[in-house]
Amino acid sequence: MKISDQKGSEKKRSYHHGDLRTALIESALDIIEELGPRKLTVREVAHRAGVSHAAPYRHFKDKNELINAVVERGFELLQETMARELNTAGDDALAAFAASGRAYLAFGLKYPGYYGVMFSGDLLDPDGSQTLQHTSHAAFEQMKTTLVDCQKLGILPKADPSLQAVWIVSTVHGYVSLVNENRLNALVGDNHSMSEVQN
Amino acid sequence: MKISDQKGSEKKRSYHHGDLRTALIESALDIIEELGPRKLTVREVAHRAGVSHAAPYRHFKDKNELINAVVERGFELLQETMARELNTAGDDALAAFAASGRAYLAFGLKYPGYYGVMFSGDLLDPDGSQTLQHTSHAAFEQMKTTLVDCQKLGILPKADPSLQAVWIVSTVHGYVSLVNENRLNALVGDNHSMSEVQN
DNA sequence: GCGTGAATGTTAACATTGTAAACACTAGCA
DNA sequence: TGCTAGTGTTTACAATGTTAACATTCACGC
Repeated sequence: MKISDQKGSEKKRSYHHGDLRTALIESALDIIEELGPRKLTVREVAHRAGVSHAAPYRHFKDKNELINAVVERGFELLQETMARELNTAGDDALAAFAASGRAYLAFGLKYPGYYGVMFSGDLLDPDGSQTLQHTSHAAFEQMKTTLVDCQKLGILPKADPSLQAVWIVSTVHGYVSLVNENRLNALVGDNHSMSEVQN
Repeated sequence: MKISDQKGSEKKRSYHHGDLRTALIESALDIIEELGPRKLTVREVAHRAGVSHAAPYRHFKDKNELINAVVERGFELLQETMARELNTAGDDALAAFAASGRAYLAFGLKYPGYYGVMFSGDLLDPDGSQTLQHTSHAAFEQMKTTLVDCQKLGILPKADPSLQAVWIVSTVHGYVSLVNENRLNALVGDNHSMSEVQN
């Protein structure tokens, strides 16, 4: 299943597309996963959306802005996934913590190209968009809440939640990055799982 | 000081350059740090090395191969730095462990663009070069040794050294990446230091 | 219904960049 | 000395980002 298969959007395309902006974003998603971020060209995105190669410039100032939108959409998807898992876990703090962690790992490992783009600052606006800031901040706060719950239950050592959260995020992000960039296979013999997110 | 200022190589340039290959690599380093990886064009590299824009193709099959060489050089530099710190630390296992960790952090944070390229698999050969495999594997083994020493002293919890090493590498790499890509400022208020590499 | 302007697409053009091909110079060896 | 491989240069071309000029359509007031 394509990552962009969210809503079956089939319209009779006339001269005007209808919702080209989101179509472009989803085409971009598909390209990144199918061919890798290097093949993400404005022209190919336009082609997949069935428009001429200059059409995207009506919706995005430049390629950067398009990528930005893609990244924003990515963080939304990631947060939705994690939130879904969190809800499923119910009240058990440990289960919730583990579930959201697993969801993060699963997302990062399932969509390596996409994940890479999301965390490749090189491609992004220097400051980063408002939406992005908001989304990541919300996710972070949510995590800290779960974290404090775990601390109270004695599951995690008591420490400054912010620091602890940074620590955990670093670990998980680093692991996903290294696996995705093929930097762990070089080190050990593929026999690391990290499935258990328990300190 | 430029990252490439290793040996003052001033030659009377005739038609032949003398050691264009390394000159190209070092030009590339400078560009990455000065202007970021996106500005790394073959033509600019050639220009800085004082040759025509097609000259690099006598030494590298394509841009990818050039970047590969740059990354290799990067891992060499990183390992040299860490080894130097390790030696300075002497026999104290904890000190050695902390010193090499600090060296890694320092390198990663001092040369963000460079570090990013080193870990951006997107740009690399699918399999990765032999030299690179060797260098990173050696660094990893060295780390495991230090790690086991620390375990014996009770400084680190006893666990499978490989897994523990992967864990630590993930954490440090993740932290450096997030800081370099400006993804932590969004989350907390710049008041995280992580200077103390003590579990 | 019917103009009319704003929004959205299209086509044509250009600069940058990666890369190959044909040519030129140089070193070093027979 | 003169050949040959190695190294650099010039020229050319295709892909890509981006802009400008033009075309089509939508929405809305009349």
